[in-house]
Amino acid sequence: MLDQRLLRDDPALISGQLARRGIEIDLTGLQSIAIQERNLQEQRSDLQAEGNRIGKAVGQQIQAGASPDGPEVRDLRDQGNRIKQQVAGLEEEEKVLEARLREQLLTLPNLPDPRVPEGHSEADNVEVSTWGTPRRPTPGETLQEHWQIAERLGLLDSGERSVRIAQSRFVTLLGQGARLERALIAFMLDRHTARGYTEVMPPILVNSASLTGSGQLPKFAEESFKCADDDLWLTPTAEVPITSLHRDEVIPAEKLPLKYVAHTPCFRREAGSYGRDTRGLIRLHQFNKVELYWFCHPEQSQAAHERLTRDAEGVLEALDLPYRRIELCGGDLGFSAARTYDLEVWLAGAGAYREISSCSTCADFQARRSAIRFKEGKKTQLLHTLNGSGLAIGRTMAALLEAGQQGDGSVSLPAALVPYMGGIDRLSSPG
RNA sequence: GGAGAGGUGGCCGAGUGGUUGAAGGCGCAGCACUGGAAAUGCUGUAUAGGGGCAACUUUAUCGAGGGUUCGAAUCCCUCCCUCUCCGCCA
Repeated sequence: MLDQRLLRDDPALISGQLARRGIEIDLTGLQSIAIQERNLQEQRSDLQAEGNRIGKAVGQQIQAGASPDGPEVRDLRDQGNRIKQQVAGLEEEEKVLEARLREQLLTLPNLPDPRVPEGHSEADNVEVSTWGTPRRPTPGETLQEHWQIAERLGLLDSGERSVRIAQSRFVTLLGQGARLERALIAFMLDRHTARGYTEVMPPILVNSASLTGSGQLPKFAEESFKCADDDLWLTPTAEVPITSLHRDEVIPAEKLPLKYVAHTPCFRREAGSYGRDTRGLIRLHQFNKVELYWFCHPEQSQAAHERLTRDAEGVLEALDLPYRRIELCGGDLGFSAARTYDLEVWLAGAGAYREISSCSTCADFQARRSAIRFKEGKKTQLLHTLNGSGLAIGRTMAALLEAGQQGDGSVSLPAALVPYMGGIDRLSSPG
């Protein structure tokens, strides 16, 4: 959520910044609501002060011996009643304005960081760096895509059974496939906790206040699965429960930064992606993800963003997976993000880079929605939140299968994973 | 799901409808005492919003929302949550 003070003082600055996301919006109407609301509040609180004085005077007179039904007291009571009615009227107006203001404010995305490159779409994103050498087929060699390899090796159900169990865009991992998923989760959690992250296993059903706090509601309700009988949703990312881990809290400055890592299943409706990535592990309604999350001091957030991104990149490097770092342009930024690096892993079979992690700083946007502050000396102010995948498990598995495929049909695994696979360094045909 | 108890400041805990943002204690901070510390004493110690350069001032907040009243932590209604016992259950 954006700062109301900024809205009152300089709405043009906000619309100027939002234009960098490709959003054209005139905020003068919203500004005048904010200012009106403020004026009403001022009038009302003055009246209430007057009412409080009268109330006290009544008490004093009665204690001084005046009759509760005497003329002086009755006169004061009448005054009190008049004020009460006026206050009630003002309060009602104020509430209406406040609700309208908040409702609209919640739909406005974060302001892009000044360093974010200009651009309208994915095509304008900027490649920042690359790591490793993408595997290309040698002459005469055909590299398979991960779903072909996985089905051949019996690592996952070809689809029919998962549809029977649930629907399309769900998978069932089997045998070494399930083992590899578990190994990747454990490997990443171990790696990040060794680097100072605190492991958390949060609820993965979250209430609507939590989704609002991190920015998924109210605008993106159609992206999440909702429980019919409760105010609970399947979390689309661990970012949601972790943000709310400290919702409405004031954290002592010396405790910052708080760094968390969580493995959770994630659930997304993927509305509007019909026909895209229908096979394999790339785009599913349910997938596993290890998420990195920082709560930090505003002055540290830029450095924290680099650190968090490096921590995600470190996983790819440890797994020998070539990747590149992309900085998203203004037009491609997510709703809550002020600045985002996407990490794209090389998929050898598909012959393309594919997003495997998105590392964002949200500045104080989520902190304001969620009322997460820190206290430094006497001062309490909003902190900054950052999040990034470290990494998406299914897509990591896809990249590993495609990168490690051998001429004999087996798949070799990177050394780092071997201990997590019970000593196995190769997945081979079940027979 | 059934029965009961309860939700007050960072924590514990008092609070008869009348100047209560709330006694007392703990904790924390500052000062004094000390060679230093402990102990002791004194002072201070919530959040959010408005006005003011500031000192300061004002409004709201005792789980949430309504109501009664000139005035509500205190009375009434609704809801939420927590705890205990029972039932069910991984």
